[in-house]
Amino acid sequence: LECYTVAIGVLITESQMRRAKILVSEMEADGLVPDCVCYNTLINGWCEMGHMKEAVFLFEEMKMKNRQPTTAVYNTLIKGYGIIGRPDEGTRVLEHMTMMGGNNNTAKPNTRTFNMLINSWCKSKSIDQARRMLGLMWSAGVKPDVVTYNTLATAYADLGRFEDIENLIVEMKNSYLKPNRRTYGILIRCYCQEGMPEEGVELLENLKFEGLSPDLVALNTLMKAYTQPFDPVQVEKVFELMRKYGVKPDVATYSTIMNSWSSVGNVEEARMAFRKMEEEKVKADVMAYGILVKGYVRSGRLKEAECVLEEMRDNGVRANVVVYTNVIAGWCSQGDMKEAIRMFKTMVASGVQPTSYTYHKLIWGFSEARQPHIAQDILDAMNKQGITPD
RNA sequence: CCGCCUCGUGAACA
Repeated sequence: LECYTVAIGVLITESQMRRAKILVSEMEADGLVPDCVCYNTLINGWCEMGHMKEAVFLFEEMKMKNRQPTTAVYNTLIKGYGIIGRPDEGTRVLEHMTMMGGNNNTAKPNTRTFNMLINSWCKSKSIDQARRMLGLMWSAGVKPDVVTYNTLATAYADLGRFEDIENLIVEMKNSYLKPNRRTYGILIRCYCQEGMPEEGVELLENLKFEGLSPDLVALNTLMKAYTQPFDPVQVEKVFELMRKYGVKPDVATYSTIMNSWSSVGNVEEARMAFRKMEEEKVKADVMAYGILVKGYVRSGRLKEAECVLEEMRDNGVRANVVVYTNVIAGWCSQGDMKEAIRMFKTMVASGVQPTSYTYHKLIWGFSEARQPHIAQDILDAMNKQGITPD
């Protein structure tokens, strides 16, 4: 019977899209014809879930109803292809857009079009392709903007190539584009990842010469760098910087600190940071609670982890997959599969869809608990739902 | 005039 419970997941978010569909038919029954913006909203929904067949279906339907797709609609499709890791398909969409130029040209590629394509290539780790798009952009007479460069900078940051980012910033200025706080935030992150947060501090200090003020995100980035491992002196320095620059620590700031404690199994410290956050009237969100849960789980205090879940409920914060899965994984590693399944049921009952990671934890738990048959049943249930077990 | 589409910080040792 556990297996039946396991089988309930998947349809949740899709059912929301179905509701949207129903809404549209109600709308049509009222004699209203969905326009491009309306269609694009729906298409975007499917795209963000990575369901391109549905997205394309709607796209075709839209054309069938004599709605000329706008640039935004094509942009959405390109984004969708990026999400499923198919920038090549996105590029084909772009070609299609330029192909049918002409007069009644409702779908001329714009800056966003290229930005999204560049982002897609970057996400599939092809910076060279992304840069090629930048070139194509110029020759298509579409001007890159700050977002374009920030997107590229992010890709370099992921590779730890801070020098390339610095060059990019020069390139921007040569094109009369002003780097913004995000641009520098990206660079700071890169410095931190490469083990040179002091560079980040210095950069922050120099922002004023660019007419920019240091912002919370950048400071949180620094905070993260100084909490792995936890460096009390530097952490205090970041707090000082925050005061100096007049920005208040937010939930991400405290989460960062809590996480460094939770990760090493020191829940007490994490809890203290949490309390401090509450004292500062900063409201906890899912992630903050999730970190706390992780802390309890990691020190084997599952009961208390579940108390946090109740705490969340009382404060109107809904737990998500990550939070639930952490608790489930906790019970699994204690070999208490009854509790694990109970948690799983609770999760599904509250409308939270398991991920494949959730299933893997369960499968692992059941096989460790010498109940491989149940593990097998879960695998079967997964296959039935078209979830890929890897 | 408005509604849809792109960029940086915190949670699953992916």
